[in-house]
Parts: sequence; structure tokens; C-alpha cells
Amino acid sequence: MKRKQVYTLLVILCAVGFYLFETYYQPPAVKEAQEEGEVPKETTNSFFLPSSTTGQVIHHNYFSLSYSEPHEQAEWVAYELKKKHLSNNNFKRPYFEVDQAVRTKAAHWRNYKNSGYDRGHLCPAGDRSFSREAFEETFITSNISPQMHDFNSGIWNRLEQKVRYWAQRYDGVYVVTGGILEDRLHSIGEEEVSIPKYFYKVLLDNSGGRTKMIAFLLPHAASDRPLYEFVVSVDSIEKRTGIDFFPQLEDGKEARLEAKSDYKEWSFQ
DNA sequence: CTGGACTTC
DNA sequence: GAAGTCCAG
Repeated sequence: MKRKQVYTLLVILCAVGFYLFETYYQPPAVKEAQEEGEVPKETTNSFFLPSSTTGQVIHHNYFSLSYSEPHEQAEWVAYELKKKHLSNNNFKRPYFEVDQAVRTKAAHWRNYKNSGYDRGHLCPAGDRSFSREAFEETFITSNISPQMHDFNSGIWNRLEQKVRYWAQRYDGVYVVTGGILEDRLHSIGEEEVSIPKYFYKVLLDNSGGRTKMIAFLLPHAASDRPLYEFVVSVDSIEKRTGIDFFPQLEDGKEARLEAKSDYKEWSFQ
């Protein structure tokens, strides 16, 4: 074999090795947790996890997420919100930590400092306040997105409270939420954390032997409009994000539910 | 509830 | 960096 061929072979082997590593390697802590069947622990039924367009799904104890390295935030965060999760605990808010489970290195919270944008939770702290451990787990940088304060404390907060109301009423909704991650978004910080122009929330209620869905697409801006004006079909969000939200449902049922954009089965009080 | 910023050690 | 205090939507 000539020297040139040897080099070519080495390069190919390295490329294949890197590909395999990128595809299958997981940090030991995460891998062990999965093998022990703790994933996701009690709260998120993996049966209803969305697909990932980034190939980096991470299961934390109380929610799961799919991290987008180019946008330095999650493309979705998913969890189940049960009636028993609702509580009025008033834990002290801890400091944010970089999510060590993100192998491509999650964004640092300093990107948000003095940026003018909130560290907006995707899985709200208020949805995980049934224990201090769960509450504090939401304070990781893979669970936040830059949000304008008037949006975060306004209509987005109203939507999160509505989800808690539905969790109370229907006992158990699956929640998937994130920003619409597109090309050429503006960003903040040295690591260039993308600022989404829209945020979405997709809900599935599987209680009472029936399955129903609802989805919201909110422009990233303050609004006093009623929430039902932002209801869209799950299909339309799948089209914009490339995410398949409920691939585990039987195909016919999935197609029927995801095409709907009415909200008559969801009480807006 | 959703958050930030400032002072002090 | 951590803790306390004060602030706004």
C-alpha cells in the first residue's frame, strides 16, 4: 500500500470514528440514568416525547429537552404536568447553572446579563415547585430563552397560568414548549443566543380515555389579546419547526388531532 | 406569578 | 460569587 493510500484510510477512519462518537456518545451520568430506567423520572412520560431535529435529546429528572447548539437553547422542552404537581411552594430562586449534560456545551447565563432580555424559562419554575429539587432543576441554561420582559411577564405568563389551570382541571397535560428557531435570528451575548421571533406551546391531554390537543403560537411581543386568538394547529408548528410532536400516536389519530385548530374542548373560563 | 438590578461582604 | 434588598409587569 502506498503512503498516500494509508493517509486516505486514516482520514476516513477518523471521520467515521468522529461520526459514531457524535451520534452515540452520551455523558456517563446521563447514560447511567437511562439504563436505570429513571428517565424521565416520574414526571415526563417518554411515550409523548417529540422528535428531535438536532440529535441531542437530554433527559433531566423532571423534564426533557432537545438542545440546538447553533441557537444555544432548546428547540423544545417537554414534561407532564399533573394535578399533584401544582403547589404554592415559594422556594427561593437559585442562580442559573450551565447544563453540564449538553455535550456541545450549553450557553452561559452571562450571555443574558445586561442584554435587556429576560432569562425566560421554557419549563416554568412554577410548574416544578412540588419539590425543591425539581424547582431548582429548572434553573439551567438549556431551559431558558431570551424573552422581552413585557412578553414574559405578560401574555406568556398568562399562557403558563392557563396551562396550570388545565392541569388542575384535566389532571395531566403533556406540555411541549420552545421558541421558533429559524435562520438569521438576532442574538445576545458572546455565544450568540438566538432571540426567537415566536414562541410556541403544544399541549396534549390524555385523560378520561380521550385525547385532545391544542397549540399556541405567540409573537415575541407584549399583547393584551385573549389567548384563544393565538391557537393554531399542531401541524402548522410542525411545519415551521420540523419537529414531530406526537409520533407515538396512531397515525390516523395523530393526523386528525394535529390538523385541528379549534379550541372548543379546552375551557378558557 | 414572571423577572432584573443594586449594594454589601 | 453569594446574600439581602428593592424594583417592575
